[in-house]
Amino acid sequence: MSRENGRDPGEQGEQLALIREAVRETKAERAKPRTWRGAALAPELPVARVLVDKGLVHLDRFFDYAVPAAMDAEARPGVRVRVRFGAGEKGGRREGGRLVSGFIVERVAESEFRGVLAPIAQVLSPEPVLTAELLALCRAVADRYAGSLADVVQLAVPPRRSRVEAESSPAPLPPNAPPDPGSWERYGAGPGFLTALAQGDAPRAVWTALPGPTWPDELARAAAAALAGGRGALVVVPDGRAAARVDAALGALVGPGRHVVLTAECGPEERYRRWLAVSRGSVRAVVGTRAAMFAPVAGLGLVALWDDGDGSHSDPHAPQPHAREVLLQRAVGERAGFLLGGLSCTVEAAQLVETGWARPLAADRERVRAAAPLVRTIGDGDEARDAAARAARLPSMAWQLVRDGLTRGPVLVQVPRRGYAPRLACERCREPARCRACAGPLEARAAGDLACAWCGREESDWMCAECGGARLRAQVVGARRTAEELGRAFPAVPVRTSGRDHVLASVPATPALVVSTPGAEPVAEGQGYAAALLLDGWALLGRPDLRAGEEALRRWLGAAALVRGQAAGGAVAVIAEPTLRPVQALVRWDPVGHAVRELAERAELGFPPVSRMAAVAGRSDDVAGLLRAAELPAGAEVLGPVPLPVPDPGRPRRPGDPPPGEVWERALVRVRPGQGAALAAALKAARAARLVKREGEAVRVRIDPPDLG
DNA sequence: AGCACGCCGACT
DNA sequence: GTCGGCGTGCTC
Repeated sequence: MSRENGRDPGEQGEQLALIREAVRETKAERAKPRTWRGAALAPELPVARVLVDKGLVHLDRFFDYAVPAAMDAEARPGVRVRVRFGAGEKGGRREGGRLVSGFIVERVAESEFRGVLAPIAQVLSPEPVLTAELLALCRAVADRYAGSLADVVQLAVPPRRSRVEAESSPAPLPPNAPPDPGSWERYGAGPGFLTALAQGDAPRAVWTALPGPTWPDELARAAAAALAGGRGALVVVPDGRAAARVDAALGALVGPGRHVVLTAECGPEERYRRWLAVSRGSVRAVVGTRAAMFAPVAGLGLVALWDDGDGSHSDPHAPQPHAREVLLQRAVGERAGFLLGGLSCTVEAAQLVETGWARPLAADRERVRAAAPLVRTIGDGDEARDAAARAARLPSMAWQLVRDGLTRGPVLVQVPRRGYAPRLACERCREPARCRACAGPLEARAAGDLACAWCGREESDWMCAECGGARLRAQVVGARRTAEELGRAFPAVPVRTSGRDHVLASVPATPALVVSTPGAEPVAEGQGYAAALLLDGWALLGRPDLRAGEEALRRWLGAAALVRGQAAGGAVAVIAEPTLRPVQALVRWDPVGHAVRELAERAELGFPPVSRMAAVAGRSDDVAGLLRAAELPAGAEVLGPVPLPVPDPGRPRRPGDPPPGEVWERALVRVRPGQGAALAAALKAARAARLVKREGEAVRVRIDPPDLG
């Protein structure tokens, strides 16, 4: 019997009263502190080790509770329970502690605790949701990210829905037949990879996908191969659109009932229903977004991740684990195959190949060249000559590309995000225009004067701090404005937009201008787009981020891969400086080469992922205090601390931002590869110690900080 | 985080 | 003598 509310669920109430009585008596005796009145306790393994669901770092351990006989059968490892936790017990009678929930992780015969165990208050549900395997994964992830086990478990186990739990899950289907290699034939080692999966091996690959619409099918085939071998498969993709495409492909390959989709879109109840079907072993393949990375797939044979450079693979909740790292852990811990695929290639992926942990899975150059569109660069000194091009604020070569493309099919125009408000930069040297008072970005106001977007201070005579230039240019132009202007330049052609609020999944094969922000590009039906124009070069490459180049290339390849191959007349133009490394990699369609060169450079500079880093942020003295308290591994290097930029006051406060009015500092700690675990452990221990001693305010610790300038 | 225990100063 | 300050430590 499980019930969510009620302090003393009827049937258990009487037993609890008995046990409380026993507690009191035992206390009085003092001689044998843990002798109970036999009848009230579970006859075997009367102690339950419980993970108490409170995120306090210093409480990151288990607590033992007595198992009443009435709960013996249901109180199995993995189930959710309610226990009293918190208050001391001295001073005679107590109705001690607050009722908190937790999970039983183990049943044992005896407790190490030298005191009186409190009884479990209630078994919330007999469903063993936190299995030993899932617990081990959560433990490993918590350790890697200097987080608490309870925090990670909260990410891994979805909130309970009692109605859904009462339903039964369908019976598991027998394994499907192994799939044909299909378009995996195009990659040298592709068919072999599928065979290995179907045979029960654990091959590991970094896969550079050929441009075009086939990657969802290829991911599905890999999953189907693992299923055919009688094992499970887990495919994690960045968003619901990608999940829908892989879902359709996998359904077509293995039929209904063998897989589920886990995304936020299906709603909490349906999501829990599907998650339970996986947890109960009735479905063995999962396609989902980030949160699905923890899905308790039985007998995992393959973990696959698509497009690991996409920021949505990083969970925003503490301790902010990244899907790539979690799946990597699963591949090792559960001895599963590993497939990291994308149109582009991250430095982390390149590192997996370089260290020999994974093997490359790529097509030969000739195939790549045939499948990819022809890419040209357009310097933006190339002034528009014709009036129409000028009206669209496009260089004439770009305008011609669009005009030619429109005779053959839809044309994609990729523009940076940010609506109407353009950021301003020096016309001569591209240095972003910043406020003299607070270094916030300058914006053009309605009347044409300048003002700071952060502090509002007006700027009357701006001058570039870098080169002394006095003229500004709009650094980026928003999607809507671009759409309007292009629409005027090509009045006979329909203009469709796809962006943050309205993302189109696909567009027809007929001529149209499709204006999209990065990541929201619709798939063009039929052969794909006739051409694409990539307008956001400066905006993407101008960011002061370690990943700016990689990210620009990733977004360009994502858009350009939707264009027909050059054999079919597909053409792409990117407005960017042709000597820059990401631009050259795009022209040559060589994402791996780009990643390998970036990796070499990071190794030289000691940057992640060649080193491991952690960021420590907080008030100045708290950061210093934590670093002083931490027993950092030998050779650890502390960079900074430096003052953290004050977040844009316009945007809503996010978790992790300093409280308003406070100025925070951030220090980076860098260690050699292989010392990441020691670094995480040291920071976690130091933070716990300070919390216990109540020294100063809490400090934020982030392993693998994503925004390294 | 709560909450109780404990070891020092002003009080009916 | 006792009430109560909050500094210190624990929570099965």
